[in-house]
Amino acid sequence: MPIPQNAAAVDRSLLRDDVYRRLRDAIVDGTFLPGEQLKDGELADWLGVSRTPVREALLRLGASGLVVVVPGRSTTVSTIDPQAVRDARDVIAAMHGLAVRETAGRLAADDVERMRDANRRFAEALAADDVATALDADEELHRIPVAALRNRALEAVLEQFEPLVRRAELLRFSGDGRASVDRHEQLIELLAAGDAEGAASVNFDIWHSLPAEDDAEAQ
Amino acid sequence: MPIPQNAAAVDRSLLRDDVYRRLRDAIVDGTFLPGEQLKDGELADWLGVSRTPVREALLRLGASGLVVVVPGRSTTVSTIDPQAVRDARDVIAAMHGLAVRETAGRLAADDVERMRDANRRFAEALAADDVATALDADEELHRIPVAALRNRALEAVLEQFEPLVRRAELLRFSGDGRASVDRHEQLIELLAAGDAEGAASVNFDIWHSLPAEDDAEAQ
DNA sequence: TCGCAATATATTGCATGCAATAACTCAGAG
DNA sequence: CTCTGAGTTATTGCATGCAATATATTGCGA
Repeated sequence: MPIPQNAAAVDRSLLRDDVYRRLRDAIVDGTFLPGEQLKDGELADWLGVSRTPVREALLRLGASGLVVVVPGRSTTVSTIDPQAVRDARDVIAAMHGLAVRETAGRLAADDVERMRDANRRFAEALAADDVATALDADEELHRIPVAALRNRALEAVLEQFEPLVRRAELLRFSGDGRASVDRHEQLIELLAAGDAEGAASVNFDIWHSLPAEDDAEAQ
Repeated sequence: MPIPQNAAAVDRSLLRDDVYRRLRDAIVDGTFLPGEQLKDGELADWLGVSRTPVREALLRLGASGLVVVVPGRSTTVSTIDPQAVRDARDVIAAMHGLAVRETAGRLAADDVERMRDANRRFAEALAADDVATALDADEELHRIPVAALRNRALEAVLEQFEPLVRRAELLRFSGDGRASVDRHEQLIELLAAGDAEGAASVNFDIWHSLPAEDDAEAQ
């Protein structure tokens, strides 16, 4: 048989992949704060593995822009650089644009129906002010043309850069949005009371405290 | 100073990067043939380094689709999968599309002039049937909007997937195109002589022998 | 002669040890 | 009191050794 596939084989679980996912999620959900230093030795101890798979995972995270590796010196969680986030978002948007253009008129009927369904749930969640559910439905909808296209390179790009954008969004809304809502109320009251300085201070907090770069020392 | 940059630091040369570039170039220019098995131990000996930087480079090449790593089993140069090449080309085209759209009307005057100049040289090379120079000019032209945009994520995507496409093009034309030209002449003569079988055989060679998947054993 | 199983072998994955280097500390001089 | 410099330390990069596992080989049995 002259057709030896580039098939991806049966993925036996690799430590480096597990470590990658755990570190990625920890950075995205804010367990590791922007600016925080990551020492491969400590991470290895924490995860119960050796430095080798940790280092391989950190290299991947470096390619995603989630960590900054300074060669012989340090490895830190990247600070939230608005420009870098915009750049990644532009690339992601281009990927979705490609998927939509290429699958237009070629989607299976039930794919279209699943998109309609997702959009229905999206609208309902928005009406109910359920942001989390709305975001889930939104993601589900946009993933359908991507999955239908079956372009591995495109999917690799999305997997590489989505975490960076997702982290910015999550930290922006402080995880569950509760703190954001509280701060919004604070801001509104201060505005109503005519406290310009206080309002400005809270406003500054809202836009700068979460993606902070210097309040990160722990662990 | 509360603005700790995610700056990339002064890059002291890392063995893993050197190894990555050498292996990438060797695969792209056909030194390592599609389907050929790469053993990290042998590569390490060959390059005079240890397995560690070699393995890190191979992981990057795996992300680019230039090598296929089967976990506990083998590491091989990927065969030239036309679909994978098309996928990568689509992603690359989308990146160039993004760069062009975003820089439209915002390019510096001398960038525009450099594009005009590159296009002039492109046309001249085409008129002179100088394919290599034409391809260089073409690449130079398209790189200008990309460089102007200064989007690190976009540049990372291009660096990741361009080698895969470039290899397919190079192997397709057998390096300098000389062999291709010879084979074309062969084909033409056979056609003129009415040798249908011979012509069909050469034609098959032209389209299948270079991106071959099974004539690859040598080290 | 063919098939199956057990063993040997080869290759990757992971662990660990050593080296290089940049930052921090602290002492001394001006 | 400040600045400079040497020594120490901490962290990453690379080398190497061990373990796990899939494949190849060989011998035995039907």
